[in-house]
Amino acid sequence: MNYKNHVTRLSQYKSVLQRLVKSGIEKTYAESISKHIGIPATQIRKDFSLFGIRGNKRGGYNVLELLEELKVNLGLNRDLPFILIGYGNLGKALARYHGFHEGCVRIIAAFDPKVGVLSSIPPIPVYPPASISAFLKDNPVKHAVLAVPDDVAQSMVDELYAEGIRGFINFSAIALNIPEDAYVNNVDLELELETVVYYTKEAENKEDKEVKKLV
Amino acid sequence: MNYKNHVTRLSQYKSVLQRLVKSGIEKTYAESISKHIGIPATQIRKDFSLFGIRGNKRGGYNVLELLEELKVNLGLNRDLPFILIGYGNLGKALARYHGFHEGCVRIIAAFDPKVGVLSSIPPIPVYPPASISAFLKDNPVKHAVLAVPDDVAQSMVDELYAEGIRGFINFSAIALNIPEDAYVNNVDLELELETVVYYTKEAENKEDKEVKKLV
DNA sequence: ATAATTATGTGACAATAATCACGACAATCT
DNA sequence: AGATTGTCGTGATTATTGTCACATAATTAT
Repeated sequence: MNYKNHVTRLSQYKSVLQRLVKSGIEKTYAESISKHIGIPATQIRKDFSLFGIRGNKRGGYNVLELLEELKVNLGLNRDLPFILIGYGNLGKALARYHGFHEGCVRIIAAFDPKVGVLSSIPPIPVYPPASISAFLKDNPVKHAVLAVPDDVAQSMVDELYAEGIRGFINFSAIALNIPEDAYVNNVDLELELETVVYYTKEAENKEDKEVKKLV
Repeated sequence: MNYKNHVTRLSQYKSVLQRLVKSGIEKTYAESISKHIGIPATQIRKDFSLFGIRGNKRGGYNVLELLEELKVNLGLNRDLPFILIGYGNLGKALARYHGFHEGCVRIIAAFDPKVGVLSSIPPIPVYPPASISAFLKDNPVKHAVLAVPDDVAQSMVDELYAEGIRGFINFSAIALNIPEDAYVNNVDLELELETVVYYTKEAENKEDKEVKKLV
């Protein structure tokens, strides 16, 4: 059973709410959240309902309370350490990604044959891959970001799973085999660009045969 | 009307096929593609059917022909120049992302206040944002990658749209307003990590109240 | 106090997507 | 040649997801 869309939307709501909090706004409405992210207000209410989040019959939602409930439902109401495997360009970008410094999702260490200390705030240490096992024995991390070359991704996952990692985000282009009790989220950047190409093509050529077939 | 899942799958098939070509494999079957990416074989055939792609009644699919048809359907059977806006860590990672050098999707120039030439293969020049307009007059680019801070993303899109860009991939966390005839693909990295957290939480705590409600 | 107004919450409905079951056809075997 | 096998192709079916209409509660106005 896969509620990917619900969860994605919940995360989007959370993102909007965080911005509202920053702006000092205390109250919001399904309708105004809708304006921010383009999801119908009724869909938003349906989602909240599904996750047991309730508002005030006329007064909309209290921003802080709603944010807290969203975080609880997303499992983000606690410290969430990630390790980063692969410290190439993509790994560096992820480690420095400012968004992560605001939420509870934090990258606490990176592993790469080229060791060193990453100059971010806070600084993230880079260790050799051989020390992953030892590191995980001292640090109860359950999540890993895989930003390694395609050909080592699977063996890396196997090792990390054996060491207790259960949630993966995979930036390599190949599908990974994992046991039932773990989860992999695949992010294929090339695929994301190609999606854009497809829809742009569609727009520029409305009478395309294939498109007709689809509609 | 949104066929996002179909298009995503088509792109995945394409990725598998490219690997098969590299390995020198000439023939494949819905069943064996399925093994690679975990999508049911009947789904694969249905997708092909929907896009008018046909195989041989018993002999499966010719790898090269299938790849070509997938590319045609995805609009990838031509040169696809992208420009990259924002040359921070993420921008650098994207510019150097090896996957792009193999397909037809290419980043041909980057724009950032900090100019310079990126040492990738091929080298990608970095120009000041002020020169975007002039650049687009000389180069008929229709697609842009937005890897800029959240607060400048919308104004950047407005400018790029005015200059003729119609396909965007947006790495900032905010939703962008665009006219009907353009397309934005939002990739929110924080959201991707949070999705992993959600599903990992679910696995570790099966009797969670909210989950029960859902099932 | 009563009526009008404005949001929420949700069951009923509609649209979309995925799966299944089976027919068609080409290749191989006897 | 005829039977058999393996794989595709697709209409029918089922499951999932999204939308709509409206009942409900809280607030404000008269």
